[in-house]
Amino acid sequence: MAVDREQVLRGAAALLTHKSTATMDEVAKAAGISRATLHRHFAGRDALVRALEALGIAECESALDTARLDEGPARDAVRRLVREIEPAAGLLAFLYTENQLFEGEEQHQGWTRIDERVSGLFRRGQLSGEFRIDLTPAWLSEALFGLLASGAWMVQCGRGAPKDFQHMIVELLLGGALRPPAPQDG
Amino acid sequence: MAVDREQVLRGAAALLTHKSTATMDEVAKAAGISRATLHRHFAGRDALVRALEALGIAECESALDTARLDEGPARDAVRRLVREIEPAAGLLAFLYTENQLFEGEEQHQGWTRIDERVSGLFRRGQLSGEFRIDLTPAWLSEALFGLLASGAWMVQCGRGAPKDFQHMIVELLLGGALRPPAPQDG
DNA sequence: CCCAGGTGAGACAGTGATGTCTCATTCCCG
DNA sequence: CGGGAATGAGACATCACTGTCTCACCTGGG
Repeated sequence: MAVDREQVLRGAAALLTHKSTATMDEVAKAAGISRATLHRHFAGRDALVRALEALGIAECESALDTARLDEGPARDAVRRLVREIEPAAGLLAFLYTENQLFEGEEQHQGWTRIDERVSGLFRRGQLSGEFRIDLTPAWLSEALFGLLASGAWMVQCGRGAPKDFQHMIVELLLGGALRPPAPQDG
Repeated sequence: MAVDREQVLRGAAALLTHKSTATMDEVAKAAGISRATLHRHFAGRDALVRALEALGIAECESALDTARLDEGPARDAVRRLVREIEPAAGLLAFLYTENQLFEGEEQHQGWTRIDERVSGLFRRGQLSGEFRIDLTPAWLSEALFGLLASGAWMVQCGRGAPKDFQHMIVELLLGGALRPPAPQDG
């Protein structure tokens, strides 16, 4: 009975997301298989992390596709994007920190593609006059992923409710903490 | 000549900030001392990380004091806080991820204190009507640290200029990405 | 029934980091 | 100048994780 590679990756992601130093043994246990079988499917820890990276990229790009970033107001596209990407937020949070390990090597091309698409969305919003122009698209993109990670950790630690996830992130990213000034006539 | 413990911690922080898996040997080299001396001052890697945590907490609380969170408009207090905390952002970014390792144990009391003070600032802003009330103080606090970490990494990777650090973080946190509606009379 | 493929359990050596130790050297202070 | 403290260099055992291997099992298909 062939192990479901996808399911193993899910289990590994779930564990590594909240314990990034888990050993291959722990990963195997979390995935419900033996360490030997884990090694049969992934040459080593590095290969496993790479596979998780590929999975994260795939889920990201899938979310980007589903969110239809080119349609409608940019702010609505951001809302759709956060909603679609939420299920992958935990995995992204793990990869977000793990990427620090890849310092020596070049970044995976997938991340560049994703970053370009997200930055492009923010740039579109700036050109349409929706978004302010003193914050660079690169920073807005980085901030989006940072907030996603923060939100994922917060939910994982039980300090926040999953149902608030999208609202917290989108509202802070788009509107900020300041209360919008009431329409005034004086 | 007694090693300057503070200086060693600075060196360790600088290295671990952008390579969280650095070995004791690398840390020692980065701090300009031998591994033996490093072990004489910090019983082990764990003790070193704990000391870095204490340093980070101390710098945070120092920044909180200097920023005088209780004075003036809350938005200005946030601006002062980010400005004061910027030098420690790299260290905080490291601790922000490293904290995942302390999952089993209780969180350091210092973080709780810091979180309460920052949350208190946001709560004050909500009560004064400056900040919107649909984002919890806990989330705003979490988001602040998340954005600090994102900003620190971005600067470290050369994808952003240090001079933009404060502006990027404060403006996004307070104002969000949306362009504020122009004062309109119709 | 029998066999082949996939799996679990465990043994095994290799590796890298750790923590401790010793010894020579250096530097400050008296 | 002399002594003591601190440091650097390196040896050493230990430990945890890794990667590979073997063997038994068990499960489904011919």
